[in-house]
Amino acid sequence: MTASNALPAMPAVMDQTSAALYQRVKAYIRGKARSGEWKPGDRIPSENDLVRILGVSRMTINRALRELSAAGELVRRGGVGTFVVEPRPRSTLLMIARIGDEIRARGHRYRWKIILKARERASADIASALELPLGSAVFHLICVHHENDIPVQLEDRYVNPAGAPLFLDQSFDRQTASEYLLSAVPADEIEHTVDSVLPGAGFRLLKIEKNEPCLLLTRRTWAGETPVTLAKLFYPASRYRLSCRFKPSAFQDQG
Amino acid sequence: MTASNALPAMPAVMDQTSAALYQRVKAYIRGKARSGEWKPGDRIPSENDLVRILGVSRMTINRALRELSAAGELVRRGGVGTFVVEPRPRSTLLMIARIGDEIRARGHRYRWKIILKARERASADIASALELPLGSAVFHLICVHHENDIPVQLEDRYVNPAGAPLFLDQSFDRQTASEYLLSAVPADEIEHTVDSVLPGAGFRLLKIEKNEPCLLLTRRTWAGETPVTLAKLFYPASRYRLSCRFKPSAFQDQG
DNA sequence: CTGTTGATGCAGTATATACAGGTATAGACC
DNA sequence: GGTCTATACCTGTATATACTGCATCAACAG
Repeated sequence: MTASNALPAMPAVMDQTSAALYQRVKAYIRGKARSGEWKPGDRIPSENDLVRILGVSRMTINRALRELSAAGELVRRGGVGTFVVEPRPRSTLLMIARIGDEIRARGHRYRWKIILKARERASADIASALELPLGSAVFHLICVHHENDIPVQLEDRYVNPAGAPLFLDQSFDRQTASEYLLSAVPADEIEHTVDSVLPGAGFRLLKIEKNEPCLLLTRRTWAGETPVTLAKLFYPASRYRLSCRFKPSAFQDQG
Repeated sequence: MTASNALPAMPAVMDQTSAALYQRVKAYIRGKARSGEWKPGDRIPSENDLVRILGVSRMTINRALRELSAAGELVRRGGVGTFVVEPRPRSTLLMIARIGDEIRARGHRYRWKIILKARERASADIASALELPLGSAVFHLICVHHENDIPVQLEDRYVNPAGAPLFLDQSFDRQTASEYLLSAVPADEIEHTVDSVLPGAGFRLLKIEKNEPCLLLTRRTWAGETPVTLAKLFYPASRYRLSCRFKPSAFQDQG
């Protein structure tokens, strides 16, 4: 936009160029809410106030607020105002949550241990899941995640080298594989499948009984049209559950 | 809208009054796509074409197309056109799918059987889940769903009378409880929790072994601020899996 | 004290206008 | 024939303007 140097009073957040204006307005609002300057429940400035504050037309403000409201981050009440929404627990099934964050949020100790890190040839299952020819090279990682030294997740992950060629170069001692992939290859599309299974050979790693059922969360992600990773995440039923909460309207309004 | 009688060529879908214009445009587009007149992959008329067809300003068309595109029903390519999207399998974990539709879509026979339909006093668990005082009256329904006469889901449902007072008046022989609630009390908010459990006393109803693990999908829904229903859905691990696929950007763009 | 009325501010919607940048195609040119 | 270019078309974005309906609050009349 050209006006950024013409309006000295404009907040710094708005100065980043190379993004659509309404996106920068959204980022500005999110920033205020996330920094705590606008707290949950607060009424935020009206559209016309924001016109004055940001030096942007009301329709642009309106679009930013409308989209944030559709995403559930704001609530708008006609004739009253726009409010910051109370954050809701939303987790594992909808987003790719960082298990470490969840564990630390409970005030517990988090550590993980790499069991295997290797390049392998894709079996039929893996090849088909990653849409690769049978026998292609794939990266394979096995890892156990602990909460207070108790295993709570067994991660059995395959990675498409085309999607993340530097994957094996990572040491994964300061950053988990999931964190690395999240930052290096943002997922455009996610598929989650949940099964209830017996852990098979993994029962030793999870330190559970051979016949204790596990949740198996199978996650595939795509970057564009390319499958990036296939992760099988085993959770001992007694130690973990998967949960999410969302507004259907965030996807599409009923029609 | 007032122009409907001035433009005889305007399609009938657009004549329904009492809804926002851009909503009616969305309905018109959806109708074309769903009726098959515009097939997946087809390029639909450009914004300017739709201006002429519907007699509505381009910005209104633009808003309708943009929202349909954000909802994943259309794909827009700058400088090229707008296309109808291939429907993706999206299921159980994200939406409230009708299990009957899923089963019939596989070409199998679907039937269900009511085991219990009663008014009860809420136990501590149920009262807390429905945010009611301990001992309040709640509706209780138990039902088994069959695919080709094999039980695939055990439904143990509690309903808040404040949310659906006529629930017990339904016979549920032509319509399942889930279908009734979907139509009578659209859910503003949904919480899904997945556990891996042993079915307890339900193993007889599901005709499985006592120690066969089950997926337990616990669903709570809200209408506004009022919890409406708590449904515990048991799936024998060997007969069903839960899956979903989605674009994270459908919730909120990264920011 | 109560009920009505009116002013004010806000969200929501709708339209016209404008420009930027991507894309495809026809026709000129080599 | 192959390549370049002008052109038309399409989406995407940004702005100004205007009208509707709702909520709130204060002034006023009974």
